[in-house]
Amino acid sequence: MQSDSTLRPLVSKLQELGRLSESDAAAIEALPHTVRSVRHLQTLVHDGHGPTYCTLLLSGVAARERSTRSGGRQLLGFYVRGDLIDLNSALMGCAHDSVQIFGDAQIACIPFEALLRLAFERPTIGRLLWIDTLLDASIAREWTLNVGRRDARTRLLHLLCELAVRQQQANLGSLEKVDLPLTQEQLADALGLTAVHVNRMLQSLRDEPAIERSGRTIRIKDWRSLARMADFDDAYLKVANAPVTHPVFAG
Amino acid sequence: MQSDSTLRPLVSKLQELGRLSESDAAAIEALPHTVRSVRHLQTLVHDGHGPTYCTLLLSGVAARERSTRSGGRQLLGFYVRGDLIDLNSALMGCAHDSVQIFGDAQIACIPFEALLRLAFERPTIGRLLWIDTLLDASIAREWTLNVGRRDARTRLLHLLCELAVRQQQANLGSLEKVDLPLTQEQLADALGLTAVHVNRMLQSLRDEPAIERSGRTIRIKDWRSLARMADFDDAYLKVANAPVTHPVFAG
DNA sequence: CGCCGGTTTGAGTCCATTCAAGAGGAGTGG
DNA sequence: CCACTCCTCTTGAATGGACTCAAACCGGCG
Repeated sequence: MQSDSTLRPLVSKLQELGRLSESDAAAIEALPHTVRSVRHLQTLVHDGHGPTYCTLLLSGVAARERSTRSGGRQLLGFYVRGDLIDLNSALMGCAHDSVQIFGDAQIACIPFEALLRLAFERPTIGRLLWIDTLLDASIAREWTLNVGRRDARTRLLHLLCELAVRQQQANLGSLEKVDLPLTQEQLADALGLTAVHVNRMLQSLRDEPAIERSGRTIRIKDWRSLARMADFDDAYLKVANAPVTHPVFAG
Repeated sequence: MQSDSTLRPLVSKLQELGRLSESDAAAIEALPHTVRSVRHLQTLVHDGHGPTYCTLLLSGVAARERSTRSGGRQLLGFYVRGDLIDLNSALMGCAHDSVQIFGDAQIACIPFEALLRLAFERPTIGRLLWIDTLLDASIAREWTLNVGRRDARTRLLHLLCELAVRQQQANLGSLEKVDLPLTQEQLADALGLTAVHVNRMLQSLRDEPAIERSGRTIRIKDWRSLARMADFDDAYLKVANAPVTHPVFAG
């Protein structure tokens, strides 16, 4: 059942973070795994549980989330193709949050031990996987800044920019079009706002020449202008320009 | 210049995350390092720069932060004794945020390559260091939830709880007393609020029997009650109960 | 003494929420 | 084909939590 290119999205993603030898790439693609289809709103990771396999998102969109006891829901990050959803909870032995699928999706389940063994047998891979989890953390921090210190309009635009860049990084589109399979309620949960207010903010973008919205797809006509309005700088989504494999790990 | 127990706080911290052999502990303590004193408000990590050494906080308090272009400042986490401040930026080759010292402090600078070599030569250590960065990320996510979905009063109480637990974890005190060397302005930057409003919230705690405030120290008289009010559950600060060293890494 | 950083207090404003109701669309079953 | 439901989006009016602006207070320190 394993087409030998199923795990390619993972390789592609890691290659963005640093140089990967052909042997390393092959080793990743050779990882045991099973492919599964999951449906809308299905929960992949459950708060408090420790998974025994790692989930690689092959298609679709997923979101990490936590809730307050009073029912307030906060999304903590989105995931697209190539993202390892629960490497962190696997390493820690327990999840601190839940991950939910938005729209139907396909995932590859990789046994956790196999992935971890690879990480430590091949330090280059291990280092890139580690960096991947750190970038995830960097995004989480940016969200804190976003929710804590930007007004609703800027917040929304900033999220738009992030999604645009990440969809592009995952080879899912260009910087000109963002397709967000999210209800306004879900957008609100991502931004720490109310669905009603998200609606109003979306409308306030109508007379904004830099972008054009029709339903849930947004056309970006002037990226520079949008980024400026959104207070957006994509640095937090990337590692240093020239990814060098440190001499220690050359052999 | 290297007292052989200088790096003990790092060992202690990692031992909370999982089992560490004596040999591993000794290897950590044997890491090359230099001790430095840093003064109030000094910036340890600079946004955009890639450090060549890792900073271990030996005493004092530090805070990670990012800012909006318009000057809004958001703190993203606090660090106490035993915390590795910039392992993430060292791995990624560039920092995405800054870290500032609050009050005078002592740090140990560990060459990054030495630490990383140890991480991959001794998978147990590597795994625990990795987990440490993941717990840091878990805290960042909780802050997003805190800022995004809790009202000002609960937000403040929640931060109080976190600081209490972490000071206790670092053997810096008990759950009965929290000493925060922070101005109300800094608290505001941590909570996504205004200094003025933090002041009012602090006052609203006067008629709260569970805690007692005098200046910048807070006595916790009823932890259970406080935790309930703060919507606080310390799970996000910890790993699964029984930290097992996976068979793969036994030898 | 006078300055300075931090804290406290007050009054007015505004951004975002709440509550509530209506409109549009997709899917289902009679 | 229509009636019905469910979900999402939209709109309005009123409320409120947090902000802004501004001034006064306080303790430490040169």
